[in-house]
Amino acid sequence: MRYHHGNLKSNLINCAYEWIASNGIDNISLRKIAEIAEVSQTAPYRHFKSKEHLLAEVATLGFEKLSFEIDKNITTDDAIDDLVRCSVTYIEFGLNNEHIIDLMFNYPIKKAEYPSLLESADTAFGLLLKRLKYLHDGKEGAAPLNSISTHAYVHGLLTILQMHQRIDKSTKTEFFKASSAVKDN
Amino acid sequence: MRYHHGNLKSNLINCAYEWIASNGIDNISLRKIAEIAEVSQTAPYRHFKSKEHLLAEVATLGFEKLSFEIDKNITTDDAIDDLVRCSVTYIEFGLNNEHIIDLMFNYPIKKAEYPSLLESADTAFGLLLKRLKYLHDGKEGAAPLNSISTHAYVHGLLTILQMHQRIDKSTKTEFFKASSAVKDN
DNA sequence: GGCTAAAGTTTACACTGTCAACATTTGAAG
DNA sequence: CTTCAAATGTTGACAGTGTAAACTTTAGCC
Repeated sequence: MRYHHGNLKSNLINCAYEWIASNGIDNISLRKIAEIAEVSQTAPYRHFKSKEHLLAEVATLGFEKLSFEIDKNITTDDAIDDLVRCSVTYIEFGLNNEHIIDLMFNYPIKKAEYPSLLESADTAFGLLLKRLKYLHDGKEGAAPLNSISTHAYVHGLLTILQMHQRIDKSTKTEFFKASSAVKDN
Repeated sequence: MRYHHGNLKSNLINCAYEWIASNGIDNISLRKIAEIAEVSQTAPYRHFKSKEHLLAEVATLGFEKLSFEIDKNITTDDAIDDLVRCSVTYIEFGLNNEHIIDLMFNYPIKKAEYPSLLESADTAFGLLLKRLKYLHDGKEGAAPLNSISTHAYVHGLLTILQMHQRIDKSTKTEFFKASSAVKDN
């Protein structure tokens, strides 16, 4: 056991991620995470200005993992199909990682204060919205508007399904049906 | 100063509502609310099983106020216009009551455990979705699906605008433009 | 080899949610 | 009207929390 840990920062982020993933966000504490990382209770303060700063990085990691998942579903052969598949991935990620999604969306982190968090979120959404540009025939100004609309639709759907705790298997099917509305647009 | 307060329960809910509205959710504590209500620190426990139970009731009050606002915008002469106006109201409420909306959506209350909270939320959304039934020509099965879609769209939009902290006046204009997509659907 | 900065520890403090034990008040039954 | 139990309030205590301050160890460089 060395005094200097070497990579305590990323270690703490990973420990916090795993802890939240299996225990939820409700009772998380810096001290517990420090204990899991086998380090003293205030050691995290050498790497994070506050608990929120750590959680912000955990949330960032969440968005990065989400991006990774979405990325796998971009095949670029059919823009609309891609969009639907990416959206399904988004929903699925939320339903398979409910506690991390809680942290990412249903937890009072002041997101605007963490540029890298915002950036990773934008990246994830950007992947989703990238597909949209194919749906526009030259009209430049319309794109960002519809981007927001699509993201709003997909994310709002996730939030609402989550709130009602409808995490069963019919969820995806339901979304597929609902997404036909996007297609028709 | 009477020993028995009379209506401490609703008093605590109101105090908590006001406190959150002006101070945010981050540092709320049962003790502070009790102090504002001029009552001992553990008095709330005679009326609420836990802090979360109190907050759930505050959130419920939030949804009730939201419903009240939306309700004013239902005129039933033009269903689509109503829908757009109600949606604007929804967005506006979120932007004018950011801290309460935080409690309602971005705070880890286990909503499924509070039936009256879920009910008040459903009522608010129901008002929004009620307009939709006029948009369907007889097809029964399609209605609930599109209801979720519309709510998803409107709520997701609010969440995203909130996350990016774009609380300026262009917000509403932007939404009006975006909502034309709903009309075109 | 010694110095400085980085990284970790120990101690301490104010604050939190909540429990248990006690006090007061109210309203209904006798 | 008296009494007594239930409802409602208070006091005191406890373990857990975020985090600041002071101290200790280590790594890397001159």
